[in-house]
Amino acid sequence: MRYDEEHKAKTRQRIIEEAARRFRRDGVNATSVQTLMKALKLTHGGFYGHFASKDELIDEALRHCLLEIGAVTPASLTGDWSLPEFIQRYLSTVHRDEPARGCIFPTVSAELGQRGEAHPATDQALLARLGQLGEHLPDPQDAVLVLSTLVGALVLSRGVVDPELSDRVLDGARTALLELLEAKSSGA
Amino acid sequence: MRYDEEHKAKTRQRIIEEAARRFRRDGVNATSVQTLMKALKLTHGGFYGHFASKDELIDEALRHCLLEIGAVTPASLTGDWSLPEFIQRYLSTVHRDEPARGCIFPTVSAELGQRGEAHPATDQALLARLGQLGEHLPDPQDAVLVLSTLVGALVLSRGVVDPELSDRVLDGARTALLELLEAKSSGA
DNA sequence: TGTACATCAGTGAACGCGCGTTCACTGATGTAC
DNA sequence: TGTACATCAGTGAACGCGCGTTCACTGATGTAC
Repeated sequence: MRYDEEHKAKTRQRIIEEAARRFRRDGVNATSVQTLMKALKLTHGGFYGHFASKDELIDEALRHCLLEIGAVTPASLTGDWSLPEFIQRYLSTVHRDEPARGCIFPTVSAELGQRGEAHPATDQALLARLGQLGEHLPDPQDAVLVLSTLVGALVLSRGVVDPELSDRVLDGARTALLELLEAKSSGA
Repeated sequence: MRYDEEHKAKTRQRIIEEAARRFRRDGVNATSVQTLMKALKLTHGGFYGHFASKDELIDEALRHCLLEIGAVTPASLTGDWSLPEFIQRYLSTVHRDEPARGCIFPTVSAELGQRGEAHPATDQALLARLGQLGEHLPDPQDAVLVLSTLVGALVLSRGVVDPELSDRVLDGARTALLELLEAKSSGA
């Protein structure tokens, strides 16, 4: 089974990306090495040829989410974007229903933060996101308000059983946030 | 070891309350029956004299948090309270640092909502909380915005490593929220 | 009042299971001669 | 060009451990006589 030079590095990257997906969808603790490797059509023993421990993978996968992907996908913040568009995409049913491809703050950060196991890269990612939001706001100080609202609305909309109530949370937060921004822009 | 009539009911209640604390502090999945019973100076075998399964305890403990305690403690919403006071207490360092005695939405609801295992009582509790907030707002529609901001700011402040950044998130959300309310009140 | 028995909340060993981790092994391919 | 050997990503059985759960048992107290 000799493979080409890049093969092992590619497998490692596949593990990281699948972990980043599953950590957000199922939780870090609920994602086992066995099921993760099985999803990639590999056996669990091979995992330790790539990582010293599950903790090392957690570190790598969180780095990947927080720094490479950028923490708030699928509502991307790279390139040209308008704040209303970003808000609409963040508070969409697609984002709510697909945590695996979404923002890491309402999922992994919430899980690890609860127990005081927050990852240092979270700080870096949060500061970067607040900076980007601030550039699109009349008052950059409001970036914390906007991001908090987005994260909280997503948490609440996912934590509720009734789909109608869940939609109402997303709609309510989006409407109120967009109105607020318009009032601030015209007022300032 | 014959006990008085109320003894078993009291033990059951103690288990529920300790679980409600630990579910918020450590997470539902990370709280084992063994450690829970040990914390109450009981042995794990006795647990099944009170509950048919861990799932039944989860149900009971969530009901306790969501309906009896009221989901958003320690920032109580019962009796007389002003919205600014409530916001200040919710976004306090005490609340951030003691999830065990705090609001269930940024902890247990986030954990269970992630995997689609939300508890039906969450809906009821959320509606009640939105109703109470709405009564203190010029525009009741803004209740979703306020609660989302509170929950999101707590999640973010707990998910960050640097204490200063964490304080900045709490302070930023509190300031922006209070300013917003004042502007709305005087404007309306 | 004194003794024998019933009650039942709580005990603790044991179960099967999935977890993270280890390790001797496999076998397709590149290299040496 | 053909054969023997080295490489090493991936394999899969096995480990100790903690999980949720079961169950025969304990023993302090209430009740019956």
